[in-house]
Amino acid sequence: MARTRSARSEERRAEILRAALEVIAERGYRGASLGAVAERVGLTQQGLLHYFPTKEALLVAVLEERDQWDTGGRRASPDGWRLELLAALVEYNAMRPGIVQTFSALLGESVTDGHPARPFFTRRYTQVREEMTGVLRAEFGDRLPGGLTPERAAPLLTAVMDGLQYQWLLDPDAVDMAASFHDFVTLLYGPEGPSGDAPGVS
Amino acid sequence: MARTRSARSEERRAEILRAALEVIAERGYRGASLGAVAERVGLTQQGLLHYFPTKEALLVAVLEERDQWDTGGRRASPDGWRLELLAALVEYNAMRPGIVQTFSALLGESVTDGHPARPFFTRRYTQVREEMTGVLRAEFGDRLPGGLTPERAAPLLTAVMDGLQYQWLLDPDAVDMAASFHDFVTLLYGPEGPSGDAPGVS
DNA sequence: ATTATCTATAGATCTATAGATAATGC
DNA sequence: ATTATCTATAGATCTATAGATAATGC
Repeated sequence: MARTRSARSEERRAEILRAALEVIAERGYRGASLGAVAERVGLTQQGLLHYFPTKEALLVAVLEERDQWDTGGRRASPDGWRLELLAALVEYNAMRPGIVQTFSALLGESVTDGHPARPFFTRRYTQVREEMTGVLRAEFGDRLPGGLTPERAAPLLTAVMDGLQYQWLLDPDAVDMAASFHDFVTLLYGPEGPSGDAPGVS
Repeated sequence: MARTRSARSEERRAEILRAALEVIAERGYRGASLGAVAERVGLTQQGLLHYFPTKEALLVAVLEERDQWDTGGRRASPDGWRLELLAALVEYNAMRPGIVQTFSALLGESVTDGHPARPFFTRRYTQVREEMTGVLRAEFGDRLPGGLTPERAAPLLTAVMDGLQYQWLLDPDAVDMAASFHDFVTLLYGPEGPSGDAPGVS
């Protein structure tokens, strides 16, 4: 049994993870040095390795935390997200460019061969597509106004969220991430708009 | 005046660029070493620096080539792309995972602070959004079936293309990039589908 | 002459291991 | 005892500069 870590130690680890998120946002995982992370929490690089024995272990911890954050959030609503909640999430993200940058940089790197974050993201997107399918089915039933099934619309919903993040990070003044996402929701509803007795129509 | 380079030299540079695309696909820009690129064309690292004096100069050349490729392609059609041509481009990309991986990795890295590809991508996306606006206006006029203007739909069209690429690279068997893109086009047309009065159909 | 390549090498990093020492917890 | 940190350092890389030599073009 992994003996429980002391509160002080947990705190230190949390500090390190926070610093790691920052440094990864600034330089990506490959460009992030343990020394830079350590410096930010007032440790030597070797001191940091006491908490995370390798650089990859640190990355894994960062990703696990994200996973927990995600699944934690999802549980806020009993049977998954609703489209409106997704829009709120996008708005929230628009206020946290640092986090968005961290995970956009990691996602980008993860497509390179043998990247340690690759299995994580592959798994995660499978799961995200399933969740998005659920959101869409809850909202529209088995057919969206445009005729697509929730299963087929799910990768698009996912893609829009990610793609908008890149455009926004590159040029925050040119792209209004939240408004654009809302536009996409509009598109999903079709010309009729989100009116009356919505789910399952036509 | 930049004196004209010899044909032999141009050929060598082209070889090096090809190798650089490969290595960047495999390891990203930060992870790509000049030595690895050089080795692939049978040169020493120092020999490579004869053609591109710094690593950044090599990256710039890669990006310029892409720019040319893009603008070259666009000219194939007199007044820009058509939606259908875009779909064909996505299909074509689905057959060239290497190239897609190179530029998805670069895009991901480019959002980190001070990345040398960042200005390139910022500029490029401004331009791409404008092109997409043109495509949409040519296809739908000033209002899409869902009520959006071409200007507002353009970032979404762009985002879908990029976002699908990441999902596809991470899990090619789970995501059919071309079919998904086509689904998005369906969504743009709305419940009526691409019939009657809309200019240009299939 | 100029161009293409090579060897040698300086100067920065980076990760990780080994082992000492200081602080804390039972 | 165990945990937290540190110093020292091995061992890999990496980019870029300097300068020699071989090949090519006029």
